[in-house]
Amino acid sequence: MSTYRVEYLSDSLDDTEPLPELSFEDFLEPTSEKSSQHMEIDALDSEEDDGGGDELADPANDSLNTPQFKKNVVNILEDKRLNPSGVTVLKSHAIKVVTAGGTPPANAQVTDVKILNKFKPVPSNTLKIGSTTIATKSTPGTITKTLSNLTQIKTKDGQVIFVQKSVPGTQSGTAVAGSPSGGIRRLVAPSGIQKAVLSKGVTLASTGLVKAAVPAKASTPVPATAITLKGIQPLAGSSAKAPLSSTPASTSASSSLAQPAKIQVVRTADGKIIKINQAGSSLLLNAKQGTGTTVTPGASAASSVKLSPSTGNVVLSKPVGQVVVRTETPVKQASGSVASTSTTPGKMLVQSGGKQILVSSKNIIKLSPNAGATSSNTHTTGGQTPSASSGLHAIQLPGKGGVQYVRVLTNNKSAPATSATASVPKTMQTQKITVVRSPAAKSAPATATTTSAAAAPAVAASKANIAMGSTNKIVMRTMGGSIVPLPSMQTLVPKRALGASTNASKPVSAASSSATASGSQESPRKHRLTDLNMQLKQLASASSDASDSSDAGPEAKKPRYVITMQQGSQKASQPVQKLVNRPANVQRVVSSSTSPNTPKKIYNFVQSTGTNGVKYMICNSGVPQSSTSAMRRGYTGYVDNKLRRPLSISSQQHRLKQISTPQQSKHQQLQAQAKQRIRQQQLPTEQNAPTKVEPKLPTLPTGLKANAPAKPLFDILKPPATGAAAAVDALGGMTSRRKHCNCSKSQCLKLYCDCFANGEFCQDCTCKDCFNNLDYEVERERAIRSCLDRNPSAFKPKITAPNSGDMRLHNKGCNCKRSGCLKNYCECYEAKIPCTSICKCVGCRNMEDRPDVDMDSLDGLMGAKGLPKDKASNKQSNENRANMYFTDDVIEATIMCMISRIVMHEKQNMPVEDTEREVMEELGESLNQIITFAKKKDDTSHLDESKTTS
DNA sequence: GAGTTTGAAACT
DNA sequence: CAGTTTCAAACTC
Repeated sequence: MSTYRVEYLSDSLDDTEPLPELSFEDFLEPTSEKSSQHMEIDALDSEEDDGGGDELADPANDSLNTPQFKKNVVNILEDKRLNPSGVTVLKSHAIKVVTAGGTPPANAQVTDVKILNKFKPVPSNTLKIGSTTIATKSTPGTITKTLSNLTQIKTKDGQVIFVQKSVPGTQSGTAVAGSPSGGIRRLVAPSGIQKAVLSKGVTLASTGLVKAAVPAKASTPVPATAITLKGIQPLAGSSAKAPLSSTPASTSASSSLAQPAKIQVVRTADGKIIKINQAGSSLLLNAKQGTGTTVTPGASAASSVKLSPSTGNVVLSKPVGQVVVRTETPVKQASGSVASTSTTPGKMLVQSGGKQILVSSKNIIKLSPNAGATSSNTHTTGGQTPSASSGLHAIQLPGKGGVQYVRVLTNNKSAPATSATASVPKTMQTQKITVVRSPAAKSAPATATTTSAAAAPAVAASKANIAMGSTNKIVMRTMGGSIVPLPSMQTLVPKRALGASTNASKPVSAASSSATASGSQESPRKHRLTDLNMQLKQLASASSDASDSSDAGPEAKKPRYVITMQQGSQKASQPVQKLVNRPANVQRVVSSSTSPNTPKKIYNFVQSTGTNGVKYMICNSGVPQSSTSAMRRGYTGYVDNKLRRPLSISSQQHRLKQISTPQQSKHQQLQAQAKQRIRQQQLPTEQNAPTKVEPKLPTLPTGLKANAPAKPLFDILKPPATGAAAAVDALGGMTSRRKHCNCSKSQCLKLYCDCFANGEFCQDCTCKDCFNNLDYEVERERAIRSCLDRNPSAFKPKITAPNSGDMRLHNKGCNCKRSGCLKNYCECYEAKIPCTSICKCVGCRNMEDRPDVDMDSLDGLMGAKGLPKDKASNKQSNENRANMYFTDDVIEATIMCMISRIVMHEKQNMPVEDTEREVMEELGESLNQIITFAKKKDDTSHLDESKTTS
C-alpha cells in the first residue's frame, strides 16, 4: 500500500516518513455508532485495505506478530504530557499562516495556529486562537480594539491582526481574523506571534493558497464567498505575498503581511481547490511524501487521498481540496454530534466535501457522522461546494477551543468525491486525513500517538485521550530530543515495583539490605517496554551502540544503568522550528558506576503506547539471579519468561514492521534481513555453546530487527551472550531460557512449546517440524491468535506481583496432584514461589520458608519472607511499608529530575557521557534522599511508638 | 538415551 | 466447567 500506517508513536518514524493518517473517525466523538460506521467504511474501502483490516477489530491482535498492518492509527499527541511551559506544538503539524499585506518585519511574521491534541499550553510565541490568548506575552502588540467578534491586535511592529473571539455558545473564537463584515479576513501576524500550528491540520503548501470561505451568514452551508487568505507562509517560507485579490475587501487594518508569504494559497481554476504546497517545513497531508499527497499549488489538486479501508484509515489520495476557513456565525446544532454548518459553541467545524469535522474540544477535530444532517454543506458533494468534490474543506474556527486551523484533505479517492459522500448517507464518510509529517518536523510523530481508526474502542480511547486535557501530562524531552511523556503516576505507581519505582526502589533496597530481585516485574510493563522498544528500535542511535550491552562484554558485568528514551520529538519547550529528530529513541545510559559492586541495573525510559498511559518504564535489570535452573514453561529466575510474550513481541514486530516498512513491499526484505540476523545470532550462541543461554529477553522477531539501525531496547538490554553475564536477564536478572524446545508434534505453535509461549522464535532448538519461525509466520500468527482466542491472557506472564513489593505469585496457581509441588512439574515450584490459595494442588508442600525458594527482593527489603498461602494477608502491611516511601510523587519527582537533566544537557549539547553520568548521579542523589528520609521516618515512628507504649 | 512421570495445554 | 486427551518437560533409570 502506498500509505504508511503508523500504529505507534510517530516519534519513531523517520523524518522522511509521512505523518500518520488520520481518519475522520479518529476525530469523531466517541459514539456507539462509530464502530459500526467505521466498519462500514472499512467495508466500503476494502479494496484499499492492506489486508490487515480484519485484525482491526480485535484488540488482541495487536499483540500478534502479524505482518499485517492492523491499524492505521494515527496517534496524535495522545497520552502526551505537555510541558505547560513548553511548546508542545509539533513542528510537523505546524502550519504557519502568514497574513498578507503586512509589512514584513525583519522576521517573517508567521502566525502559527496550533491544534494540538491535548496540548493545552500555548507557547508564548504562539498565537492562540479561540478563547485562549492570541497575543503572546512576547508580542508587544496589544489588542487595540474589538470589532464585533473580531479583535484587532496590533503588534508592536504595527501589524494588525484581527482575531475573532469566541463567543460563548457560539463558534466564535475563530482563529482567523477577519473582517467583521464577513469579508476578507486577514490574519496579520503580530511580531510576537510566531506560528500557527496545525496539529492535525492540512498541510499548506508554500505556494498553496488557503482559501477561506466566509459564508455570508452563519450556518450557510456553502460559504457565500470564498475568501482566499494569502500570506500563509510555510514555515520555511520567507517571501510574502500580496493579499489575494479575490479576497473581499478586507476590513482588517493589517496592511502589512508579515513577510512575503512563502505559503501560497492557490485557488484552482474553478476556485474550488486550493493547493497549498509546503515549502520544506510545511506539513504534507499525504502519508507519503512526494507521492502527490502534498498539495501542489496550482489549479490541479495535487494531493491524492487514499483511504485505507481496512484499517479504517483513509489516505487521501486525491487531490487535496481547498482548505476553506469558514467563519460562520455560530449556530447551534440540533445535535451536537451532527456536524452542521453551525457548530456547537466552542467547537470548530471542519467541513470537507460532504463531511464535516467537528472540533469539539480545543484540540479535537470531530467529524460529524451525519454530514448532511443540518448543514447543506455536509452533503454537498462537489455540487454545492466545488470543494466538496475537489476535497474542499471548510474549517470553522470555534471560539475557545483554541484550535485554530486545520488542514483537511478530503478523501476523494476512496470515495468518489461526489458520489461516495452522497451515497454514504448517515454514516460519516470515512474520509481520512493523512497528515504527512513535514520533513522539517521530525519530532511530530513522537508526540502523536497512534490510534487505530478502525477499532472503535481504540478510536474512542484516542478521542477520550484527546478530549482529556493534557494538563496533567508531563512531557519530557529526551536526550534524543523526543518528547517523552511521563507516565501518569497512577500507572506507574501501582506497578512501580516493576517500573520506575522498581528501579528507584532497587537502589534503596540494595543499600538498605540485599538487593531484591525485581522478578516480580510485571509483564504489562514489559510488554510496554518491549513495544516501545520495538518501536524505538529504528530510532536507536548508532552512537548509543557503543554502550550496547551486547557488545559490552566485560562491561556487562559492570553496574549498568540503561536509560532508553524516545527521541525525535521536539522539545516541549522549544519552538517548533527547532525541533529536530534524532535517530535514536532508545538510549542507554551506562552509568559510570558509582560503586563497582553495585548490581547491574538498567534503567529504561520507555514510552509505551499502553492504554494505561504509562509512558516511561524504568526497568532495573541486573539483579543477581538467584535461580540458575531453567524453569519449565519458560519460568526462570525471578521473572518468568512469559513476561516476554509473543503478544508484545508480535505487536512490536508488527508495529516495527509498519514503521520500518511503510510499504509492505519491504516486508519480505525485512524478513530476509531478520533471518540473517537470526543466523548471526545463532552463530555466536552456538559458539558459546557451554552456556547455551539465550537472552532472557524475548528475542525480537527478526523482522523487527531488520530495519533498526540501532539495537532495540531488547537488544540493548540483552546481556552479552558470553560469560555468566549472559545468563542475567536485563529485565529481571533471570537466567535466560536454559533449554531449547524439543517439540515434536505441536510444531512449536502451541503453548506447549516454551519458545512459542515465550514469544520467541525457535532457535537452536531440536524441535521437529517447527513452525515457530519466520518461514511460517502466517501459521505462527494464526497460532498466536488461536491461543489468544482461547485465552486472552495466554501470553501474559503467569507469575506476577500484584502490587509493588508484593511477592510474585502464580496468577492461576498450579494444579499439581502428585508431585507435592516440590518438583519442577509444578509451575509454582519451578518459579520458586510458594503455592498460594489460588493453587489447586493436592498435597502441596511448596510452602513458605523453603530455603531453596528465593523470596527476596523487595519482599526481603520489607521483611517479607515469602508468602505462604495462609499468610497472604500479611502482604498488605509489607506492601504498605514498601510503598511508604516510594510514593508516586517521589517516583515521579525522581524521574523528572533525571529527565530534566537529560533535557538540560541536550539543550546544551553536552556529551552523552556527561549526561549519563549526571543522570545517574541524579538518581543516586534522589535515592539517597529517599533513604535518608525513610530512615528518619522510621526512627521517628519508632520513637512515637515507644512513647505511646510507655 | 529411552522410558516414565507429571501437569499444563488443548480438546471435548 | 469438568473430564479427557495431548503434549513436552521433568524425571528416572
